[in-house]
Amino acid sequence: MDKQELKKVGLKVTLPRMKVLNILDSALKRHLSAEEIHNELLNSGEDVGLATVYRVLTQFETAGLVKRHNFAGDHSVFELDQGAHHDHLVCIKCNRVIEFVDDIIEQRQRDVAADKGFQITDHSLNIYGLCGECQ
Amino acid sequence: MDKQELKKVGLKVTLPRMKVLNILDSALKRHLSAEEIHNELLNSGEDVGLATVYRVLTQFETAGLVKRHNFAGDHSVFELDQGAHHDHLVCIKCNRVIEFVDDIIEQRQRDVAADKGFQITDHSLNIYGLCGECQ
DNA sequence: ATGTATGCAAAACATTTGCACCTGG
DNA sequence: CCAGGTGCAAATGTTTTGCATACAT
Repeated sequence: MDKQELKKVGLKVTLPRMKVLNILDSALKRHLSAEEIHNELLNSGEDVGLATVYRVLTQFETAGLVKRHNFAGDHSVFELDQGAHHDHLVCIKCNRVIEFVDDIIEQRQRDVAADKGFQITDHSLNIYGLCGECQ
Repeated sequence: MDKQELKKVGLKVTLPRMKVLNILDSALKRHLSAEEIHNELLNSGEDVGLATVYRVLTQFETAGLVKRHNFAGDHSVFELDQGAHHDHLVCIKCNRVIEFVDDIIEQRQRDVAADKGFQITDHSLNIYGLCGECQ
């Protein structure tokens, strides 16, 4: 039950918050822009403002419930943060997103950072191209 | 001589274009935002508009002279494209950018893409954290 | 000369914020 | 009841664009 998630991070359980969580949780696409989420809300007949969607997403991000990504292009996309880190293959034609993890890449990144005296806080690896169906 | 670069890609040799190229070429920071480039221009006494800086950078990007990066944050940064692909370590405190290449990571990316039936056109790997001097 | 480039101001975007009103606990 | 949440409209910051003028060849 999502309500617990919200309470756990100190946010009141409100209708817009529940709705946004549910959309992120149940949508076919796991990676959605604020505007896409807003449209989903309007389609379900919920009269939630776009500003609220942004506010809620930002709060969720701060609370660690959601991850924000800046893929190529001008807007951010959001996905539910279910703990497991992963990187992304992004189709430049249909916008499909495929997640992957490669332990060797992860390890090499740590090595590179250590080699440069760098203390990693985060990283993002995005591979752009054409997915199988768009070639 | 930079003039040749411009002619080669079919752009007239104009003062703003030359200046922007020179700044990208000679600046201590290789990665600059449009606004930083604009400020450099104003400081050198050149009265170039910010819009022109954006136009010129976009043309350069299209021509393959410049690469645009969207690091975390809200604005793009540009660097001279000197052919050799590389990834970036970005200091979240001082904004320093360190370039690196790791052949193993490059190879694993190709493997992952192949495995998913994905045809790569581009990729970006950014590691965020604190550089040696900011820890 | 003449097609391109430029500067300026205004537009376009995604995102954020101020404020009066509403709502959850 | 009352702190916190929301909607709306207006502000923001970056990037783009329309248009009259200026420049490169």
